[in-house]
Amino acid sequence: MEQTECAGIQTTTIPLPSPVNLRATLECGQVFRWKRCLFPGRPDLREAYKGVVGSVAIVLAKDQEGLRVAFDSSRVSEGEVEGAVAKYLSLRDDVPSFESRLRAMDPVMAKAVAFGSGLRIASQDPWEALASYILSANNSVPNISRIVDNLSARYGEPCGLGLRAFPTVEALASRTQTELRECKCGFRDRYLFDCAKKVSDGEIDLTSVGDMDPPSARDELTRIRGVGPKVADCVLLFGYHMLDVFPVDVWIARAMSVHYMGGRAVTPQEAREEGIRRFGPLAGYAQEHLFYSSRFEALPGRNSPSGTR
DNA sequence: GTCCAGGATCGGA
DNA sequence: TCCGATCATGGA
Repeated sequence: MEQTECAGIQTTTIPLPSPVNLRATLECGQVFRWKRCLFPGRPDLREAYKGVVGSVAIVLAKDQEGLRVAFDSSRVSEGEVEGAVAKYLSLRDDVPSFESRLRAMDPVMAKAVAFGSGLRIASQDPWEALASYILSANNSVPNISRIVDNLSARYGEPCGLGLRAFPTVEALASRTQTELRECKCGFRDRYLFDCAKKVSDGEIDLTSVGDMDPPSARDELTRIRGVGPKVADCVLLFGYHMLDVFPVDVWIARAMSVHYMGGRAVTPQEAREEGIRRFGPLAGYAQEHLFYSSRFEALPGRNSPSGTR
């Protein structure tokens, strides 16, 4: 496990208004930048994570007082870090209410929520979410993380703690498709490249997408090559915090079929409509609990290779 | 060697 | 409109 040097590192504590499950939140596959590590100066904190929030590298862990955050005080103020972390982890979401409402819906959801209680839908930077989920097509979570690391290492700005931020739109748009391929993007290199150019040119305005209703925002995002229904929904959920969308990947399609649709073969579109019909404004949280508990074996019905744990 | 992964695109029926 | 092949890459 990686050590984080202590020189210049400051820590602060954020009181938690509601439960936060760091493992579920950071390892469920919605974000790709976090690695287990030791918390600087606190060997008693066994479950710490090092990663990047926007343009700030931090180490996160929980203790009795709340969420401890280590950061490089020469780069960012305590207040800025606290604000960034609170937004990133969506600390204003009324998760206890969400979870009690989901648990009351059906036994499958009750079990899923019990397994991943405290999971937060993160609020990533929309551009980082868009780029990351373009890379997610027909890919695995560990491999997506590897590609994101490669891109950040090569084209991102240093952001403290020895890490680099995810590359800006301009940083990628000014490269070549071949250079992106060298980061192991695979066949997605041209999608990522096209996307960076469209955003850089102003052909797609990521700020205005956030002001649209979800169906319009979805249509807008799918104008980008490499962005289909599933990727668009993930960007809306994890980048824009639109909690009423229901992204359907192979895991969710399987889970919806097995648990809610009689085990018959269902199209992603059917699974999506059923998820939205059942879970409505909580569709996003319901989906992420289903995904997390399906992948990590709290729910039966998985018939594919095991996850990373 | 084969199959799968937080899918999307394309050409042909 | 629908369906199958195809797209890099790495792990099981």
